[in-house]
Amino acid sequence: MSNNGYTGHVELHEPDLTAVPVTAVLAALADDVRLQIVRALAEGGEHACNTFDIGVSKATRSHHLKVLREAGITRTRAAGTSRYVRLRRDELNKLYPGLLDAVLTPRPPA
Amino acid sequence: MSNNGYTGHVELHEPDLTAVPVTAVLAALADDVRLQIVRALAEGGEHACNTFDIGVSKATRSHHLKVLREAGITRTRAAGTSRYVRLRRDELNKLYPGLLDAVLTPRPPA
DNA sequence: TCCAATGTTCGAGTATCTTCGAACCAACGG
DNA sequence: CCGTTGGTTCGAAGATACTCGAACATTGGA
Repeated sequence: MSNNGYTGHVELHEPDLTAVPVTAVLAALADDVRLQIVRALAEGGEHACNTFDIGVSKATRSHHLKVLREAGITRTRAAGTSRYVRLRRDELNKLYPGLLDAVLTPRPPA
Repeated sequence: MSNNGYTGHVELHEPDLTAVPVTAVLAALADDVRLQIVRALAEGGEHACNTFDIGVSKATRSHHLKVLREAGITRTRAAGTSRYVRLRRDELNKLYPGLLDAVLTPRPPA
């Protein structure tokens, strides 16, 4: 067997947003690196993983993308050796109206 | 001197909301106990500290109230031996419209 | 077929968070 | 004036979280 946990062809774990506790969504957004990712996604549509200009190793980047994905904030599509990430913007806005805007705005004008 | 950090008659540290990083606000809300507190405050107006029915010791309760206060989410008033806490609802709604609602609603209907 | 590129996972180090009991302070009441 | 009551702070224990290098899997091209 030698199942070391690597499944290859990974089944991306992308939960139903209604099944994710609010605290998990908030916790996922309560990190500077992940917020950078979310902001980049908000303007850029779809991003390949390696196009994020955050200052961390690829292991760390992978970790943060996983946290966002499992919190129901992003969706990931695999194509070739790359992976493309996008925001689940509509779902988020429907379930938590205002949340994304609150987070995306760099500094709301008073 | 013997300044052990206890100031008695504590100067309550209640920051300007615009000075609090978004991540700090989100992190403050990303906890079940604190969310219980916020929800109680949202319906109840002003609460004395000991009227929260969360299942933790008073030390822990004090800790969480401090986190909320220093994140700019609550304001505290001292009267006699008690302390009265209230939500900074208007400020939050102005700076992060939708955030409180997103957090307060137990389970938004799809 | 072998190698390079892209991501993921593991393991470990470090830091931060949550929680509590104990000790403490301040205000009020007998 | 002393004890009670409401809250805070301290110190410590345990649990999570962030970060990285190393090792690995998968794809695609030379």
